[in-house]
Amino acid sequence: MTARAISIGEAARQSGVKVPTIRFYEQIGLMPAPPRSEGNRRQFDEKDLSRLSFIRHARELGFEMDDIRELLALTEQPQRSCHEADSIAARHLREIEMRIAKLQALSGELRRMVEECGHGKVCECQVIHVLADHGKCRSDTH
Amino acid sequence: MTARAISIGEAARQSGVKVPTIRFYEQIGLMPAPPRSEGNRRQFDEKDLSRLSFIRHARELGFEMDDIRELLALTEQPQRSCHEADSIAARHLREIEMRIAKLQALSGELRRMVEECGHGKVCECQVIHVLADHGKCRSDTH
DNA sequence: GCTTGCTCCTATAGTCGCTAGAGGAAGTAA
DNA sequence: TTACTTCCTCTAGCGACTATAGGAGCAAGC
Repeated sequence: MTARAISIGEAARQSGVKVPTIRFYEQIGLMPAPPRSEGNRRQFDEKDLSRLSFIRHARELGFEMDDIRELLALTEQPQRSCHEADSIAARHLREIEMRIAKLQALSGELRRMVEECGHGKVCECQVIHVLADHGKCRSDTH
Repeated sequence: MTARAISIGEAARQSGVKVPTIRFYEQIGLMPAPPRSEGNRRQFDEKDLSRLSFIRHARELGFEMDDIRELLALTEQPQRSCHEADSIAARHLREIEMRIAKLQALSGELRRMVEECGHGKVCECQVIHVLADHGKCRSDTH
């Protein structure tokens, strides 16, 4: 049994990547241009599905397109050392951890702001006052 | 002593908002169009500086432009109840906390991925394998 | 064969929050 | 006067899509 052609809609359903996004990925060269049917429709195969799922998953994990491009290139050379894949992931992990630290400082500031708001008038509102004056913040990380 | 006119460069230095960004804010109506000098240069005043600083600080705290627009409108009506400012900030806080939770799940996944990588060949690399198969993830939050 | 309704096609423009660059005019210091 | 800096407008670009318009293909029912 030969590989059945998969339509773009079917590919979208199976991979979780939306139809216009698949076309967009083709346009920017992240996905190869698939063969077309007589009626000019894209015909995907199982390999395309894997690639789409890989991309979707990496995007969900917050990898940038350039990283994904590199990771995809690595998957095409399975005999190479995985050192590069590892270092991309490790760098990404460091970035995420920094983003978490920053967001935690922000949420602390916001929580303090909201808690100290006496629910009175705007002219006394801590939310407004803190926003107007960075000096009222506890951390300098923003 | 009357209010001295402040140039856009000076306003940028004092507020921490870059020159093109100030012009951009004027363009999208976030800042009022200031009066001009004979030579067609923008003349800002202290009130503009406060507004710019307010915007910058709110941006640093991750507020979106629409939120900032609302908050700025509130500052112009100091006698109103601060209920709205409070709810904008509270909603924003909830969003940030959700983002933190998501990022923490991601960083856990990434850390596991990197730790389990045996630094062998790509074809055995956990980083690649996990990306290719969501089933290998511990959490469903992405 | 015809109609209905779905999926697919291309191409363009819009989103957000800026940032960069071109090409020129105004202001300032030596 | 010359050189340098700052300012002006306008346009286009970024990333990663998303939306819309205006068609064309295709399958099922009648």
